Amino acid sequence: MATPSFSTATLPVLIHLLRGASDLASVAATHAKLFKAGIASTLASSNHLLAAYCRCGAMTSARGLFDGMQDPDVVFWTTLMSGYAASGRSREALSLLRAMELSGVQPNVVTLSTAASAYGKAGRVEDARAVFDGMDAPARNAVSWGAMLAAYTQNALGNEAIQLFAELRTNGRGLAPNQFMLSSVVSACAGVARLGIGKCVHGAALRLGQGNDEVIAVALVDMYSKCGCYEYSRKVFDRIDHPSLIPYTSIIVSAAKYGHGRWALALFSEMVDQGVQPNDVTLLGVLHACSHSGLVDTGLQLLRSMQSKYGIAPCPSHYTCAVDMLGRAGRLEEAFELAMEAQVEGNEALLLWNSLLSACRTHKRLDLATLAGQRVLEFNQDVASGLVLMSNAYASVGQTGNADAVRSGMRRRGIRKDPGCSWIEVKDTPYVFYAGAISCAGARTDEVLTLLDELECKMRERGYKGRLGRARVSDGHEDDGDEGKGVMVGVHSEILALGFGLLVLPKGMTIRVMKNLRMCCDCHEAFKLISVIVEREFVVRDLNRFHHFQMGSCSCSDYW
DNA sequence: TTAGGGTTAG
Repeated sequence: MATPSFSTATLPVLIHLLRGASDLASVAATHAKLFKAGIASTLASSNHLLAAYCRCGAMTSARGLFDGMQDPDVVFWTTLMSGYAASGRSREALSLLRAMELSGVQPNVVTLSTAASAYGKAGRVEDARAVFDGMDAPARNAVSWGAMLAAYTQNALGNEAIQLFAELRTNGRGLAPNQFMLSSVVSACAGVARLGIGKCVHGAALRLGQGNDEVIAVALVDMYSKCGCYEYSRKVFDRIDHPSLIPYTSIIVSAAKYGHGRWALALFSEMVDQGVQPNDVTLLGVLHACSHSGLVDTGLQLLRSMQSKYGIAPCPSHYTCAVDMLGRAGRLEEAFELAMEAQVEGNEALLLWNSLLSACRTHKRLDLATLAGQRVLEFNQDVASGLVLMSNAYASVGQTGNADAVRSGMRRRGIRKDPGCSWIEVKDTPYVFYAGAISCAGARTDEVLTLLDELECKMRERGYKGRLGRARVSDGHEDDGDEGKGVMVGVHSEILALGFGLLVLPKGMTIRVMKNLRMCCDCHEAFKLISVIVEREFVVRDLNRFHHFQMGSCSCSDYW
């Protein structure tokens, strides 16, 4: 039996050991020592032990310790709850909140912030907001606000995050935005491509002395990249001292999206030279860079050597990227063989075979398209895009009867794709356009249409043979889904957004258009020509990448 | 005196 003087002297030492422990073995060893000293069940020991078990993800041991506690206090409950949340077990975390209230222990601001965060991670944003709203305004602190902002951002609710950030400035009782809130809001701006707000938040971060925070910098790199400003993205990156894995990955992914394949590869070798180990996301970024720049053999070498060189085995997304890369380059037999070799299942298989199907359509290979199409239907979680591609594949080889049959089958079965839309930001407000529907331009609708007509005339004088985005879907047009309904459709959404932008944005300003689908070839040609006629630069973000149009050419060199 | 919030891909 230990003497009291032994235990008082030992406790701080053992607690110090627990605080530094990050693996189960050392926590268990310290637990044994505490037990031997007869001080394992003191309040201080229990709290530290529970936190230590949670920190190393040993939730079974944590739960055992918790269940052995008589009358756990609010801290004890909260520690266990955050342990579950951190191990990705949000549901268990949340059921603890109810159990705790039933046992008569009142949650405090830390408990509620933990719960809001767990609700966010479980995708239950409305519940998170209810918890946030349920807190007394004076009780809300920087962590509560940060948790709620993160919940919105992580669930792709960028505009709600931006709105909440604005509320912080008005109702936040003078609470200054910290690095957690700023990085979440910048990331929110990236998700919804709100460049204007993103720039304001960047300015705020600099004024608040957060300019050197690496996490904010990464969010900014990503935000500028997703808003079509690669140069800014690069500038922010260049100011980061000794960038670690995530900044390097972020800038490589940016370079990839803009078709700067060689830069991406140079950044990758720089990163490896600096001793920064890549992860699976980095390698996917490098593969994307190879794909978007036509560096097919370099990309294949990377795929084949990533296991031996970097210890990372290719996963379904690497295979999908490589299949896409071969497909773009017209190397369809190799793409098909690689797709077979990948042995992917479920939703990931759908993405892989969809990608091959898309390439078969582009290169008019109905034989392989049929094989890929069968695979797509086999993994039919989301059949819509596969069917649209299949229909377009038939149309591209002139089998319009089959193409129409697929389309009408979709209509009969009520299968729809997300409607195509494009949007543009004017004075920090986004304007969304759908194909053939220009109502968003409001009172300026007629002006936009007149402008587009004038442009089309000037384009014809320069030999333009397209139809300014007015196309029949079954023409073998891009996979527009509901942008048309198999009949003559209106002007494509990106053309409408461009027309509106030309009318309302100051002369000389680059026009940035975002689109939720891939850009079609006809619109791509139109943007190139219009950039000469009006002498302006345009940036279009489509589903996959960016196109920067300048004086009649595009940064993708027509390879995408 | 122990518990809470952020960034990269698809």
